[in-house]
Amino acid sequence: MFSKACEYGIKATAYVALQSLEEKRASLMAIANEINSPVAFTAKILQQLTKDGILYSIQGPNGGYNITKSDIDRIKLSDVVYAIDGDSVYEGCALGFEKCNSEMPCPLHKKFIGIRQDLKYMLENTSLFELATEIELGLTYLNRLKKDIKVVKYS
Amino acid sequence: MFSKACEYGIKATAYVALQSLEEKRASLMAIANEINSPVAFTAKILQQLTKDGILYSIQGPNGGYNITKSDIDRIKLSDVVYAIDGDSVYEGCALGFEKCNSEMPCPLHKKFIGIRQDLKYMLENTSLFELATEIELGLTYLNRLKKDIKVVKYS
DNA sequence: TATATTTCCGATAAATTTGTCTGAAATTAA
DNA sequence: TTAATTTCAGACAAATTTATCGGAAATATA
Repeated sequence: MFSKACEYGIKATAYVALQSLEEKRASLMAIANEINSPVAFTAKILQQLTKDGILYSIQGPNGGYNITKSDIDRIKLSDVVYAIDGDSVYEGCALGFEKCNSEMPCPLHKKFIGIRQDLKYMLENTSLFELATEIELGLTYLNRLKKDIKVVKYS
Repeated sequence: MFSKACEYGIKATAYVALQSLEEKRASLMAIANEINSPVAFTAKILQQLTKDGILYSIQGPNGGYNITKSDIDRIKLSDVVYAIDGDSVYEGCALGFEKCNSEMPCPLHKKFIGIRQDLKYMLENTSLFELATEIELGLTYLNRLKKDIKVVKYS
């Protein structure tokens, strides 16, 4: 469905949004650690997202990535997906035809119309705010790692 | 959505079904020509589909591929997709997690449930017969090539 | 200003997918 | 039985995606 790069991109963006809501910047290391992704590859994806205006980056000590509050509301999942994978997921033909429409439909065209519309609608109506708050509330998860439980040693 | 191999596989299977309904066998060459795919790569995919019991093959002169009438009714799009791409399209997690369920959902889990169900239902309820007859009726198309119009030369 | 930290950028490498080539095996028919 | 046709099978090659590496650029702070 999505490329690996896009999967990482979505998770990373959600995490940056989550941190930004708490007025924190997220560093490359923190992001890669949180979403359990290869650091250098993640760096490439973050640069792409920065170029496309999804993320804002600051270099140097205490640098990192963030998203403005208004962008967290404004930016939709579709924007993130588009920045990395383009629109092929919800626009392209299921059988790979360059042109496929009701004039010259592929054998699956009609059957995919509804599914694609639903997918497109969902992506275009899911904001980063929604993703971030659901994670914050513990309703969804960005990784499969057990949180470290801090153990206080009495000695 | 589907791999290139799967796209070719679906088109090829649909064409073989179409030919089989007319009691004809489809050769590798005829298939690759009809669906406009690389011959050798298509051969590989046809072999895979044959191994998986989607197609029946006969070697030698006048050989080729066919599907029995009962299989044309029985075999669903989901069977073809499964033979080549596995079940990741309609079963896998949108963000690539090995395990993703309501116990430990990824940020997109809930949002994809409906879409995936629709996709799965569609694939599992579309038979080769349906695909083949729609092509035969000229309602859908397997390629973007203009049909050669036979011109009779008067001399 | 010097140093440490952090992102940016380009080249490279590994893995996967897509596609090609060559010859063997099977089968039909002359 | 020989030749022609067609699928089968495995090795190889190209293209794309995924991932790594090294150093440059930016910036905070001591």
